[in-house]
Amino acid sequence: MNFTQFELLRLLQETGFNQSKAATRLHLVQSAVSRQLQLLEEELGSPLFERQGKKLLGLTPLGERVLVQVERISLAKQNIQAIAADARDSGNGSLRIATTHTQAKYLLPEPIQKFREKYPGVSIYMIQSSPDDIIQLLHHHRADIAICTERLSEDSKLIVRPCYEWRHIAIVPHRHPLAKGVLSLERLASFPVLTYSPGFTGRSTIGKAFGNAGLTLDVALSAADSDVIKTYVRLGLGVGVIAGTAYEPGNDGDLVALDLAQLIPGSQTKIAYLKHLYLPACLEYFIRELLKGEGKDS
Amino acid sequence: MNFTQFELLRLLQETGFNQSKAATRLHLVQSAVSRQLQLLEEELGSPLFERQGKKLLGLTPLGERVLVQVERISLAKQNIQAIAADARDSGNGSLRIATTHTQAKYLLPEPIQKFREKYPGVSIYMIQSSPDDIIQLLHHHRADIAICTERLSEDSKLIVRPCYEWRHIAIVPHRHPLAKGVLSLERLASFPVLTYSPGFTGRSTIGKAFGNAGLTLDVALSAADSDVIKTYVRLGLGVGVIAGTAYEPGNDGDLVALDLAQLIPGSQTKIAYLKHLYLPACLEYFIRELLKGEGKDS
DNA sequence: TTGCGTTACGACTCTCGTAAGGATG
DNA sequence: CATCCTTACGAGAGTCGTAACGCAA
Repeated sequence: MNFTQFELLRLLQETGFNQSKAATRLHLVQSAVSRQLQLLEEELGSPLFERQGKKLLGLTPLGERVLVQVERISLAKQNIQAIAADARDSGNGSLRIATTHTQAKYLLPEPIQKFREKYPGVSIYMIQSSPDDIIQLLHHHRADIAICTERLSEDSKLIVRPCYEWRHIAIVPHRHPLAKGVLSLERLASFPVLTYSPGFTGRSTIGKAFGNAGLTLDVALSAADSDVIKTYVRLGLGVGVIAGTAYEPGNDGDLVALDLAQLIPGSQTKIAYLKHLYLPACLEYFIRELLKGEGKDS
Repeated sequence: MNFTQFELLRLLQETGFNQSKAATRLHLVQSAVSRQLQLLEEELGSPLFERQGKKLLGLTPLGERVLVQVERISLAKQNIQAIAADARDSGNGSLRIATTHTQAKYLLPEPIQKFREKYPGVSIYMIQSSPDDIIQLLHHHRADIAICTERLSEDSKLIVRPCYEWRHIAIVPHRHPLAKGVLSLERLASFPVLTYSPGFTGRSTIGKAFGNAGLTLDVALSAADSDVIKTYVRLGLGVGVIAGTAYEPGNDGDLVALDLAQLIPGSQTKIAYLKHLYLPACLEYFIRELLKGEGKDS
C-alpha cells in the first residue's frame, strides 16, 4: 500500500488495463508493475482486476470501489503539492486553462491580461479542445480550470459556476438578401447556414431553436472556430450563426451582424473545476476575475 | 511523501506535537520520526511546524492546510482497507459503537440483537463515553458510529441522521408527595432533583425548560447513568428526571413514572458517522435497522 | 538530571532493472 | 512471432535502530 501502487491503479484504467503502457508512464519497467500489482492484491486479500489468463480485462466490483478512494487520495496528494508550491512562491507556477476557441479568443484576453499583470511569473497554458475533451482534461488532472458553454452541468465531481451570458448573432456579407428586411427563423433557415460543430459554443441551443419551430437547418459547413466560419461566410457560402462576442466591429466591418436575441435563446458560458481541488492563490484570483460582473456567488 | 509521513503528521497533532509519543504510537524510535519530519518538510520546501528552538509548538498555516488533505488521505486509505475486508468476508469484522449509557442500555439492545442474528461473526465493541468524547472518537477513527442525543449537529465532517424522538419523565417513590397531584415545573423545582450530568442525554433540554420558566434547579446529584439515578431516587434523595425509555415497568414497579411531555420539550437521539467513510455491509445494515420506523431518509 | 530533539553510522529491507520464460492470438 | 504478463536474481536506494550529542527546564 503506497502511492505508487495507487497511481498504478489509476494509470491502468487510463491505459485500458495495459501494464506495459502503465509502466512506461510511471517510468518503470513492466515487471515492476506486475509485481506491485500482485503485492497490492495480496495485501488487500482479493483480486482488483478481472483477468482472462494473464491479461487484465477490467476492474472487479471491489476494484471499482477501491479506485474511487484512490482518486481521492491522488487528488489530496496533488493538493498537498500545490499547497506547498503556493506557499513557497505564490507568484510562480502554472495555470492550465482548458477551453474552446471562441472563449480563448473573445472572452479570455481581458482577464488573462489582468492576470498576467498580477502574476507575471505564472505560465499560462491554453488548451484548446472540444467541450467533451475539456471535461476529460479536468478529470485527468491535465487542466486546472475549464471554460466552456456546453457539457458542464451534470457532473458531481465538478464545481460549475456561471460566468457570463451571451447571444447568438447571424453574420452575412452586405450584399446578402438577409442583410435587409425582417429576420425570422423561417427566413434564416431558407439559406445555407454556417455554424459551430455539434457540441461547440451553443450549437445545441441553435439546433433546439430551429427544431422547436419545426425547421430543419441546412448546415453547409460547421467548424469549432468562429473565425473559420467568418472566412467562409465572406466567400458567400451562406449565413453564419456565431456567438455575438465573436463579432469584432473593427475587423468584421465587411460583415453585417444581425441580432438573434428574439429568435434563439441565450447561452451561458460557465467555468468548472474539480471539487475538492486546492485552488492556489493565482487560480483563485483568476476565477474571481472571471466571475466579476456576474455577481452571483454560490 | 509517503503514508507513514502523513500518519506522522496526524499523530503529532494528536499528541500535542510530541515526537517521542508519536514515535511510540507508530512503533518507531524517536529519531526515525525526527528524520521523516525533516524529509517531508524538505520535500515540501517550507516548514510545517512552528518551532521554539528544537521543540515543536504547533502547525504553521501551511501545515494546517496540508493536514486537511492528510486527513482525507488517511480516511480514504482506511476506506480501502475496509472495502477489501468487506469483500473478503462481509460476515466478519467489527462494529465499534460509541454511545452513552442510556442508549446502550435502552435503545440498542433490540437492534443489536437483530444485528447479531444476521452477522454472528462481527465483533461488537460498545464504547461508553460522554457525548463530547464520542464525537472525538469518531474523528480519531476509534469508533465507526456514534449514537447520542447531544452535541451532534454543527459538524461538517459528520453525517448526522435523526434516529428517534423521546421524552423525559420524572420518577419518584410511591410515597413521595409528587406522586399525587398536578405536576408543574414549579412544583418539580421545589424538590431536589437527580438527573443526568451536563452534556448527557438531554440534560441541556431540561436545563433550558426550567431556565425559561425562571426556575433554578436544585440538582442534588447528577450522573451519566439512568440506573445510578434510579438507585438514589429509591434512597429518597429526590425526584429523578430521566429519559422515558429508561423506565422499565417490570423492574421499576417501586417507582412512579410521571410524564413530562407538557413541561419539557422532546429530545431527539441521532446517529452520526464520518462523511466520506466507507460503510461496510454490516454497518449499513445496522444503520438501516436503527433508522427503521423513523422513515425519514436524507 | 530529565525530557525533547538532532545527527552519525551500520544493518537490514524493499524495490528496481535485467533477463529468461510461459501464454495467447 | 509479437504482445502481454510472470518469475528469478543481483544491485542499489531507502529506512530503521542504536548510540552519542545539544539544548532547555
